[in-house]
Amino acid sequence: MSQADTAIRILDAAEVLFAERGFTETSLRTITSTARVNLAAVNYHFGSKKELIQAVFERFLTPFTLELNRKLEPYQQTKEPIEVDRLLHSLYGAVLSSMTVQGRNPQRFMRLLGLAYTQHQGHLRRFIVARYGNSYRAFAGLLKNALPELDPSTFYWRLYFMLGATIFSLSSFDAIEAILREDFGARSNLQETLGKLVPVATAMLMAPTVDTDIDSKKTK
Amino acid sequence: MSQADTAIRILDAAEVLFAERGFTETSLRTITSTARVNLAAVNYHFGSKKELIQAVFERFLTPFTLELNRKLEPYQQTKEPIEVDRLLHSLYGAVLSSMTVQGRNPQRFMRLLGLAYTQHQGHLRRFIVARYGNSYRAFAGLLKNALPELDPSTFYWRLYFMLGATIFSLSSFDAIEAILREDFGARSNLQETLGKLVPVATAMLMAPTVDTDIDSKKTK
DNA sequence: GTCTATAACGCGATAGAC
DNA sequence: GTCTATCGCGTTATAGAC
Repeated sequence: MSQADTAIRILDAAEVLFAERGFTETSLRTITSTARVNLAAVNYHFGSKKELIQAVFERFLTPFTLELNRKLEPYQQTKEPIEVDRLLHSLYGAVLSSMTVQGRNPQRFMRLLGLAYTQHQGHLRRFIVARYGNSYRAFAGLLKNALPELDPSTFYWRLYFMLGATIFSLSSFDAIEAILREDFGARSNLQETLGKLVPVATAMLMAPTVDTDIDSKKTK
Repeated sequence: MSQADTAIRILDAAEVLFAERGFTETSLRTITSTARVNLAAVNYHFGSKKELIQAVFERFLTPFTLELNRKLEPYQQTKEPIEVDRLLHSLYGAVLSSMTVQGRNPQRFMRLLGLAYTQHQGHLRRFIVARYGNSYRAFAGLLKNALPELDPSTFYWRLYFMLGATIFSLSSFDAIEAILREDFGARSNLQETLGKLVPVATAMLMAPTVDTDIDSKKTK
């Protein structure tokens, strides 16, 4: 093994193991032995486990955000609203192209994003908001302009519903794909599944705004 | 403290702490000291931490499943499809009514469900599938009948998109509600938000089936 | 049924030799 | 920059007194 790829070997191993098991469930001992580097190397190269977690996220969020900004840039110029499905197309396209360029695994990207939401890691949330919050707000702003008839509260709930549908289902992509393959022999790939998501996410954002009353008393 | 409510005090504390931090991040020491019982009580009453986790899920999944079955029972008789929004109404209604009957917190229910998906706990997944898989399949079957024009692969992906939108966004209900309240002074409660979800989830399930091609090369 | 005490182990982090 | 050895602590689980 050459000298200075130690940090990269650690990042590669940590990315896979974190995505599989979560942060707390993955010990530095497992990471360093998988990466076949010394136990002390994580603390030497990254300082602490927390900083290693942030470095893993930085390595895929930075190219993703750059690619998303690049795709949204032409839309920022104009004042008139962009179609919802074009914005979603840009968002999902940025996931695919930022990952495939580097030969990385986009499913793992989605799993890690899901973990960032779910796991109780305050430092990670703060890190992501501080570093990538502007890009998120830019996308949300464009989407809001595309849906001027929604009141703010309804818009933001629907934005979270959309992000939930995306991150949550695709973070289990491999598991769901395996079930569908077994039961129907239907193979899916992520690109095709993201293609299925565009009309679905568009429909949910643009659904009619007739709030239903969920009464726990009524049976039907 | 009386004698035999020890197990209940442990369940109450564990439910809150698991929902807040996750399973691995919550130690038996934290649980037992919060419940003000002895450290050894968990192992005495439940056998192990894993069995305590399962007991927490059993306590809210069993009433929920019974209530859902009760709501779906009239639909099982007939052969003709039920409307999608009525099925979703039953599903969300079962969450609310099974929780409010016992004065429990439905947000916590959603958070725990999210954790069950996300966290790496094989025993819990097996426990839930073995215990509640039949109810899940009954609901999925009715929904599939309601959407006869969808091919199986598209149907199941959309089912997961819908579950993702529901579980993922509502498991962060308190956090999202706080953001919306701060930014727009818009108060939400869970019942109202589930009401917003019915038309959205209906629209996503019934969206037109024009798969979009996400080409990583194209910019727009 | 409940307690104390402790076994047995895995964890993150670091000091210090090389 | 990499190694070994180890510190100090927190973890689950259990044995045995009450």
